[in-house]
Amino acid sequence: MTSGEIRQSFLTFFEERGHRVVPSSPLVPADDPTLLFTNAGMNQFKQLFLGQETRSYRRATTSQKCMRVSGKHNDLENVGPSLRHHTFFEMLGNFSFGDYFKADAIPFAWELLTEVWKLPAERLHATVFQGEDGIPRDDEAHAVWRRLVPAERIAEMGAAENFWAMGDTGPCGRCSEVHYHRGDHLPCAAPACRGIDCDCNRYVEIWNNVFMEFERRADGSLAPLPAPSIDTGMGLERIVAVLQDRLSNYDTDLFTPLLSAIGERAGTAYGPLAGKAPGEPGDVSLRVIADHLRAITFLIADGVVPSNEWRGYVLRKIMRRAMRHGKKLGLTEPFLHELTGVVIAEMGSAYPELETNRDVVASVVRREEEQFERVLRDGLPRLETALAEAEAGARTVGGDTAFRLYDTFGVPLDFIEDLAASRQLQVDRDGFEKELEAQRARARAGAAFDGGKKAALTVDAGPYGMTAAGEPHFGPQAFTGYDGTSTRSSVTHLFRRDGEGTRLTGVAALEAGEAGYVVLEQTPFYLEAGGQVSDTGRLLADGVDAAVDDVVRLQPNWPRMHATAVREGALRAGDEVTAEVDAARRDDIRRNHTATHLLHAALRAVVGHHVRQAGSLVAPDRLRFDITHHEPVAPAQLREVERLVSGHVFGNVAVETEERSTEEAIAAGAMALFGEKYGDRVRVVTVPGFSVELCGGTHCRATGDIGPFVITHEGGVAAGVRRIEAVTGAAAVRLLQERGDALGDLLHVLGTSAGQAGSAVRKLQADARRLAREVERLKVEAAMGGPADPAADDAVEIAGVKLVTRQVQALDPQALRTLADSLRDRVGSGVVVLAADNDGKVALIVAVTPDLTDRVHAGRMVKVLAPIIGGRGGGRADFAQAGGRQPDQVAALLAESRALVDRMLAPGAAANAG
RNA sequence: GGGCCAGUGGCGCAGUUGGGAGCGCGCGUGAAUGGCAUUCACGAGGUCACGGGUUCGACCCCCGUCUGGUCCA
Repeated sequence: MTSGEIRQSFLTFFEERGHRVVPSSPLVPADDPTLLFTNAGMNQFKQLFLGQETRSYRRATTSQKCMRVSGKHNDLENVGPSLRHHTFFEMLGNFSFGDYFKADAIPFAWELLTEVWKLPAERLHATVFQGEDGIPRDDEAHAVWRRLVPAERIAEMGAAENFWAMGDTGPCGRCSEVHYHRGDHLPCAAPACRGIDCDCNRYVEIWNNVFMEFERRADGSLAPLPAPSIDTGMGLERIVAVLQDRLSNYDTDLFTPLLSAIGERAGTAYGPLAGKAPGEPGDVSLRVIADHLRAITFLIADGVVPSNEWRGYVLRKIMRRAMRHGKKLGLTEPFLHELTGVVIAEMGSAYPELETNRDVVASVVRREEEQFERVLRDGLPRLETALAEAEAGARTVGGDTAFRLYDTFGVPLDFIEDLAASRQLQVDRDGFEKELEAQRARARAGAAFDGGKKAALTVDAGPYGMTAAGEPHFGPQAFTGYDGTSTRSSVTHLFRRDGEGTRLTGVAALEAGEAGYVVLEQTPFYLEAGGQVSDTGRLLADGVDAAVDDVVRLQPNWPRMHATAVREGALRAGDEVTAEVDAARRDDIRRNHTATHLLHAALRAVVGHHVRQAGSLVAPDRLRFDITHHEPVAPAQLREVERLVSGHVFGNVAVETEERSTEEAIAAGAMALFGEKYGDRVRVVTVPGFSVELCGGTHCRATGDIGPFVITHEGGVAAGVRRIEAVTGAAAVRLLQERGDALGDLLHVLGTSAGQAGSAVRKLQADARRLAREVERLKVEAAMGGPADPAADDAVEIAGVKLVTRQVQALDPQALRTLADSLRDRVGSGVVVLAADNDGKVALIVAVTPDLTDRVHAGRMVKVLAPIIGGRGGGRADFAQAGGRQPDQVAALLAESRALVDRMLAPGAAANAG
């Protein structure tokens, strides 16, 4: 069977048993900002397991894209040397959300393995939980297995292997693994191989079935879940290796086409493909490149772009690692971008997003390859310096030096080591690690400081009572804000907020002057989501007036709460109030939200189909939209986008909103956004003929409501991400008026028309520059040529040295320097002292021709002379300057300079003696 | 989010006790050579990223902002 057939047969098997085949979720987790990448099949169903969401199906099966590159599951370092580790891999899984349990899950697995895939039953072994930490042995699983395999092939293991938890709290349960016995002929390093729990190749774990049946509470105790669930995971790469009877995942048809393509490009061949044992020096590099190419292609297709932070940084790290290994194989030119096509050819039919993004992937990879070349080009000279230093000295590159090259200039460590080794030099790896650890500590300290602000929330439910999970008991809440901005509703909960907002206390009433949170049974208030900010407004009743400043959801499964300040009367739990959204503000938000959709569609039309939403803010006064794009959006493109959006505003077409199933909506071409989370029913917002998006926000009735649309800013946020800001409606009118007024003023002053304003200003600037130069030239000329005042303009000879002292008028330091140069050139050999009175400030310059600097030091002269005019100064031996604030002392200063030169030239006096 | 590095003519870059803005390429003009590759001479081109501060004086020191690079989370 091919890998494609194996993947498909798994999904079909479970589909025939009542499971919904759900598409893989993106590698970028939808609603979990703490999770770098999707790392298990269950990620997209987390809310279902927690009972916080329901869908139209209770059984599902997926082939899920996964990445394991950080945290608990970090396989990055193993990739290459290992024959079965990957950064990117596919996880096959079947799931039950409170539907079937162990008694069905285990036989399903058995049937698929032995009857569909025809694996020999006698080679399959099972593990079950043996009991530990007060959790009993999994008797039920054991009993189900006992009907399928003999007792000696059921191993009982501890919590490390057979107890699974999502986190410190929440759903968890015992699990059961299926292992495949490849054969005892395979080598094992352990003196006495213990079989299943040995890390050798004799046995391989192929399937893990998790039985979610408990909820771990904050105090550590376990409570049974009302509806036990199933979550299973089977690595596709591994099962393919077993079914194709290969020891190494890299010898299956998932990798061989890639490996041969890379080998061909590099002019070498992957060992096993050439009939050699896997162990050729280049084989590690070939495996790294093959693995990383898959990861790179899938990540970029899911919207990740290489950058200097978070997910983008992991991608960059993987890409650069692949490039380094390419260099080891002698690939000096960019090559990765050409090979992404091979991945797409192999996987595109199972993951259509690859085909859709074919061009983006290639161009993003190409760009990063070029960027890395630039980094190396800049970093290499520095590395060369460091190596030369080591050669001359200790023959070891210091850890701090190596770290600096790595940390600041991005030179990979193995690069440094390779080059050092080629010149018989060492690199202090311990020192490097120490620096790296210090850097990590700094980053953690920074992160902890920031995280500290989000202190844990403590809740006292007061009169409302607590659930078993330690939360107030909440009922369902309806959102009425799509249909209107005002709703009658009863108040279900009131909380007072204390301790910087970290403590909530349930109360029966909030009095005038008090602030807290209000929960309503029905509310028209929009809660910040999809970039659209929360509504504000008021809660009103007889004699009661309370302001709603914000709407928040404090915990994922809680209802929205209205942050309220009571102005008059008192809010009481159980009372009926009128919840009223600030409708004018909401209208502004609607304008900006619909405009955001038009902007998005227009950008794709004008800039290219690779642009994708990377963030969005919809506020009443402005909108902000981040897109994935690798260069500034040209001004002409921005104007084109404005015209395109405006055209659809003029068209004044009705905006359509309807609710559909997610699959149906995406199939119909709606733009689904990464970083957003969708249930199985979604709202689809359509501007006919132009834009279709999944969106829970509030929108205009028709595009004409938007009014004028003006882009106010375009700039960069991170590498590969551009930010566009715009305004609509009244804010746009205001902006245009302000701009118009400002321009009107300018044109009035310039006395010209808008079309000529630019050239008029440029002409003024050129004139000003020309005139300033002319004035300076004339001033210098005048000071040079004028006979001036013989008393102040005195060229004397002291001990055979010519000294020119001169007082000049109103020369800036620049002109003074030019004058000093000219006078010095004129005397040929001598000393020039100039003083200028500029508006009460004195500028002093001393210049000495080079032949005299060892006898007369200009810097020393200035140090002595400056105090006379109440200033300070300094400079070099041949040229020095000073400033002061006593113009009336200039004559005294010039007289003293003559005496000073006299003293300096006196026999026996050193130039420094002044 | 935290750290480090960088921003100087069109391009690539140098510029230390704070004291006169430079180099290479490119550009313009002229010359040498039969012509070309080229060589020589002269010249134009700068808000030293932006905003504050310290100082008689800031490309240089301090603070902030922006842009880019890089490492860590």
